[in-house]
Amino acid sequence: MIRLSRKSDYGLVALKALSGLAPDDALSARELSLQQGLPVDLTPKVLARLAQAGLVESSMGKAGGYKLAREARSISIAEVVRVLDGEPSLAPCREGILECGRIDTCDIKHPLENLHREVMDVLSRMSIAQL
Amino acid sequence: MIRLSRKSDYGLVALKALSGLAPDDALSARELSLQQGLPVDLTPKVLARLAQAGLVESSMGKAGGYKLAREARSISIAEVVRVLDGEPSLAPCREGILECGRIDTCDIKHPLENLHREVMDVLSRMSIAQL
DNA sequence: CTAAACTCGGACCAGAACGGTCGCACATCG
DNA sequence: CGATGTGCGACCGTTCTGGTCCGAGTTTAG
Repeated sequence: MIRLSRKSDYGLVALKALSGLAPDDALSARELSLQQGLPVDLTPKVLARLAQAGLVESSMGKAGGYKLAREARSISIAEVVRVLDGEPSLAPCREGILECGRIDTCDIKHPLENLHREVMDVLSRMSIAQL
Repeated sequence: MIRLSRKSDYGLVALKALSGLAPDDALSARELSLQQGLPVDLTPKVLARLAQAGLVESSMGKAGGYKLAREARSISIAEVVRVLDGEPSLAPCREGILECGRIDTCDIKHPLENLHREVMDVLSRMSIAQL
């Protein structure tokens, strides 16, 4: 299907929003979701996930919120997708379900890996700052 | 998630197998699925879909089967994916569900479209013959 | 000290997508 | 005519995933 999940989509939107903040400012999940039109109950989850991956920093308590932990320029789309959707894989060649006939002669696996790497390259080259 | 569905995966494997055939030879769905380790009941479906899209030709009746309709070199992975999974889209920005705040200033849409185009480029450049 | 506003994390649910199966009609060849 | 194949639509069970809810811990304001 070659598509990114809604979670990743939301994550990108959120990071983009945070990247527009003043250096020492923070934005609460609620504010962010309202201003960006994201589901109010889902946004905290996405942000928490990004926080524990070290992409954003969170401050607790009243007047708390989120802000970017690193420069927007250094956060690649590939990284965001990896955090929110797990390690992306092009082909589900997993476990011996179909064994690919014989593993060593599975003549489709290696080319697909190349393809996958190329796609990941594209995603890695683009950062939040470029959105 | 950036992954292709199993259907597409099977389709690629099948096409790759057909590409190794002698010019006027045909392979039945059953034979193909057995020799490639694909689900016996699902393979005919995938091949039928590819047939009605004009990627393979089918001959009915006993001793019937499938063969490539065009040169392996001219069948891109993007085309196969499009046929089996429908038009791939990167972001589910569809219908006004989240309206992206204001459509014209949706500052994330256009960059994502670029990203999408780049990914599709990669898929379009690679053909069955290269698998 | 208390209350409010916020993050954090897990549990939970409903709906859609997907892989897979079955059954029947039609075509071809021996 | 019968065996073998394709073609196509209906159907089912499982998994994924978007989305909601709730309780707990934390910080600031009054």
